[in-house]
Amino acid sequence: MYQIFFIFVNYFVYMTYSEENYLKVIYHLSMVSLSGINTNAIAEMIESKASSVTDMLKKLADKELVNYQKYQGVTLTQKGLHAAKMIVRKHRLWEVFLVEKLDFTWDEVHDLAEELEHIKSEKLINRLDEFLGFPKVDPHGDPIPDRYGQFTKVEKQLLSEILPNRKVMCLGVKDSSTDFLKYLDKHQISLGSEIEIVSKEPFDQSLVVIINSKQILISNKIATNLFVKVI
Amino acid sequence: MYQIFFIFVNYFVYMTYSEENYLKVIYHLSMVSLSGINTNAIAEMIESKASSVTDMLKKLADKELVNYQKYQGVTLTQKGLHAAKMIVRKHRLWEVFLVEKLDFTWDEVHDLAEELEHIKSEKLINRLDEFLGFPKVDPHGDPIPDRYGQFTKVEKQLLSEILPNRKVMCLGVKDSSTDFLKYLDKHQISLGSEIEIVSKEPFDQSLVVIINSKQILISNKIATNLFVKVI
DNA sequence: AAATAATTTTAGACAAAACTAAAAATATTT
DNA sequence: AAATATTTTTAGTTTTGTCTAAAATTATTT
Repeated sequence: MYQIFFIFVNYFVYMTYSEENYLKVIYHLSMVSLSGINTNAIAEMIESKASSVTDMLKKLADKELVNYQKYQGVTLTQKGLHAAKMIVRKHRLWEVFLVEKLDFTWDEVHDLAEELEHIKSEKLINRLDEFLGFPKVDPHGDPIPDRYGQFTKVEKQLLSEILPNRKVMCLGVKDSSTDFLKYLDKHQISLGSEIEIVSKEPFDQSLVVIINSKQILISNKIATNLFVKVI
Repeated sequence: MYQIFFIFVNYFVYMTYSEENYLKVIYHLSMVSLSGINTNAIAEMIESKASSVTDMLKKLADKELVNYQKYQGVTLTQKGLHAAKMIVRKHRLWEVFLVEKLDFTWDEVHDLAEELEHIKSEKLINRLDEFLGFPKVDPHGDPIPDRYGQFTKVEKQLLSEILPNRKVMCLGVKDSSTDFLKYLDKHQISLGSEIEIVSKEPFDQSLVVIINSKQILISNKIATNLFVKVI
């Protein structure tokens, strides 16, 4: 007689609002530096003090969401990584909803999504995903993890790296400050906008481009913050 | 020279999740009894202890959201009433969203809406209202306050009060327990369903009705929990 | 490698929101 | 109206998440 064991990896852990925020910040920091994430970096992102971070890291370690060794920083465990991705998934799906269905602009959605990402329901977020047509990227061009935490990386370049006489499609922003997003709105640049590079000024690297059949000048600062793909 | 003073009644008060829950419960209790709401009633609804309620009532009184006098119960102030209505508005609009757009059933939406009702954004909820086509009632038939807190009362009767040979439209439920909502789902009765009363059994007041072209028997218990309107 | 600087942790305190147990006020009986 | 019961409040704890200030550790200079 054979017996089959189904091994359920129970990823579900109840997390408080605050724990979720820490996890998300650790996740975002992990995307940049590959080593352990240090206390101060987290404190700065979350706008709290190092001592508060230490307290929280211990709690997250108890829940096996992070690997934490005194003075050595933290990394996410498998469980923690999955939980963090689910928060990012929620955040980005809600952003798509706000922009696509409720006509919010790029720069308005972040803070709202910060709240909505804490709504606890797998079913809700999967239904929302379906309702939105399983979008792959959020309004800033960042990839949306699927229900298993997987996402396809978008190959993107900075507009500043593109040579003249190419046509590109806008894929996202590097800097998502309010001022920058407002600039883009003003010039009617959004995800999917087509931009044709006419010429590049050698002295200051500014670009002459055609957007929506209008020729405009784009500074290098703008060009180094816009992700695009040659089409 | 004349000077015109604009008097802004600043209704905005920052409320915690918990404060909002208390306010909502006081509001719902006010709908039933017209006198001051007592501590124990609140404690029971919120599933907490009387002492916790007293603490919170003091806090709400400090914020001028309730009129509170020791041992005399509470009533909502104008400010408190408005705030409570806005929470109810959010709750019910989110319920409509969940049922209409994400295909949730009646009985699934309450707990989710309990969370969503705390998302703090007037703009979001007004946009959602518009997106949903300014619905007047939620999936349980309860009225949705507009952005100013006003709602039109729906004149509804209990199905048990209707005489045979009438045709009615389903407007809502009195009891919104999971079991009852599931019963309705099973028999495909939802908001707007048409029900034709064929006959009434004098002994137990049970009804023979036609729903979706099918004849079924409805007990008096069911009939006393279903709000309808003769059409 | 010793001194200094920076980072991180510990210890102790505080506010919010809950609790228990005892005291106070109100309501109901007898 | 006195006795009893019920309700409500107060007083003192607990938990969560934050903080400050001091101590401990690690990193960087000289």
